[in-house]
Formats: sequence, structure tokens, C-alpha cells
Amino acid sequence: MKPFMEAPNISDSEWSVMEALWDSSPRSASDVAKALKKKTGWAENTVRTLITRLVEKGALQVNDEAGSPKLYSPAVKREACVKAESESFLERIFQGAAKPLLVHFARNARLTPNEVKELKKLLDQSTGKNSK
Amino acid sequence: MKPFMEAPNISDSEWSVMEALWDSSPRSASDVAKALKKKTGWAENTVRTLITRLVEKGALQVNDEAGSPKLYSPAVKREACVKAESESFLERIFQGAAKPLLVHFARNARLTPNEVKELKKLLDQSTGKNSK
DNA sequence: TCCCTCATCTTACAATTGTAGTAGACAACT
DNA sequence: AGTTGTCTACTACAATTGTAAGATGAGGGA
Repeated sequence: MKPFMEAPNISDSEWSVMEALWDSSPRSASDVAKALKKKTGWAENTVRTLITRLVEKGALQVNDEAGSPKLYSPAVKREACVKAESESFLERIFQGAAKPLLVHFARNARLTPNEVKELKKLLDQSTGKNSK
Repeated sequence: MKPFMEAPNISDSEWSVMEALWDSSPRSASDVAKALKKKTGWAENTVRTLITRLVEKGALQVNDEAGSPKLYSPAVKREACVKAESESFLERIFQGAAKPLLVHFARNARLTPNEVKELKKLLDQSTGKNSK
């Protein structure tokens, strides 16, 4: 019943595993490994190691401790992790200043006119109400 | 196009050292250490280690090899490193899709109305000219 | 000359990450 | 019962990172 859990630190490779499980869960380790095989070429044991570490970190949880094969699911929401990673990135590279970051990405991204329109709309909304 | 020097991988702690030198260079190691002491509390040798590693990576260069104290300056431009880090972040967390990233930060940042205005202007410009 | 200090160089060492190999347990097939 | 195929658990091992301590050498003052 813990209302919040700190998003654990998730490394690059681990992030791929999380993505696979955010994508669809619960899944067995070998299932995840199979899904990642195409993308990454990792050996199954590599994926298992990553899963083990993620469980240790509290990022994944095991459903049905007894059954076999074990099934895993995310214990943290993707959005929370994205937020944590984003904050640390923002802090590290842009000294916490969102505007330069937005400038950077707005300038470097090839956005469709439609995306531009959506973003502008979003910016309009963000002006007035920034209450969380 | 011209083969640019790849921006080397710069770790979190190393990034702080780079910032100090992007901020003002050339500077001696102890000078950098002093500057970082307030922010980070690191021992001087810690900073020296980081500097050594950054030189090995080609991120810093030594001015005046012979003189003492040695003076260091960045060998890569901040903007290039920011770009590299930003790309890998974008790839890792947002699967390379800039729009969701922009949405995320636009939504989570508290921007002043003026910043919003600037950004909207920038977005307008980015529509037309997307090919550098 | 001898010591002191600053700068530099060498070495350390644990945690994290990337990437697995090997071995043990149990289930099912032959 | 022995063989085969999963799962799972244990172990490995080098590179990178964070965080320094200790040794060494050169320049300057007592």
C-alpha cells in the first residue's frame, strides 16, 4: 500500500527489459528474452540476469512465486520512470532549465506541421495552469 | 559531410568537470577542483582523476604540455556533447520520438508566459526549415 | 643544503553494467 | 530408468564510474 515508490535507477540494458514488460505483462523470462532477441541479440541468460537485477532493485515483481515458469511484471509505472530519468537528464545536461532543453529539441527535431500545432496548443494550456 | 569528432561518452561526475571548463578555460586542475569543491565537495584528487580520464577520452586537452601547473581546456564543444547526450536520451527513453519528449517537458515544466511565447515562435520557424 | 608545498603520477577498491557460461532440479518422453 | 529439455540459481569477468589515498618530484625560502 505504499502510495509512492521511488523510481529505481534503471540502466540502459535494463531499460529494454522494462520496455518489454511495460509493453505486455506478466511474462516469463524466456518470453521476454524471445521478445528482445530480435532487437538486441542478447542471450537468454543475459536477459535473465537483467531481470534478476531489476527484481532486486524493486523495478519488477514476480507474480505467483511458486509457479513455473515465473512470471514478471513491472513494479513501477513507466511514466514514473520516464519522469525520473527526464528530471535527472534535465538537471545534468541543462542545469534544470526546461526552456533550453525544449529549445534544443524543438530545433533539432523534424516535426510535422501537425505536431507543431499540437505542441503549440499544449504550450498555450501550460501557460495558465501549472498546478502539477 | 565532414567527419566530426565524435563526442566522447562523459559520465555524470565527469560532466561536472566539463561544465567547469566550459565555463572558463584554460584552468589548472587545482583551480577546477576549487571551483567544484563548493558544488560537489569532492577531494582534489577526485577531480584530478576525472580530468585524467577526460583527457584520455579526448574530451579535454592540455595547454602548454611543459608548464606547471598544467592548464586544461575542453576539446569538444559543449553544444556537441549536449547534442550527443540528448540524442541518446531521446532514443533510450522516448524511442527517438521527439514529440512525446517535448510533450513531457512542456507539460512538466513551469514556463513563464514569455518563455512560452518564445517557444511558440521557435516552433513556427521549425515548421518550414527542417533541413540544416 | 634541507625542508615544505604544490602539482603530478600511481595505485586502490567497491559498485554498477554489459554480457554471458555452467550447473542443479524437476517434468516429460522413450 | 535414463535422456532431454526447461527453468532457475550461481558464478564470471572485464570495463566504467565514483571516490579517493599515497608516493614522487621540482621549485623556493630558511
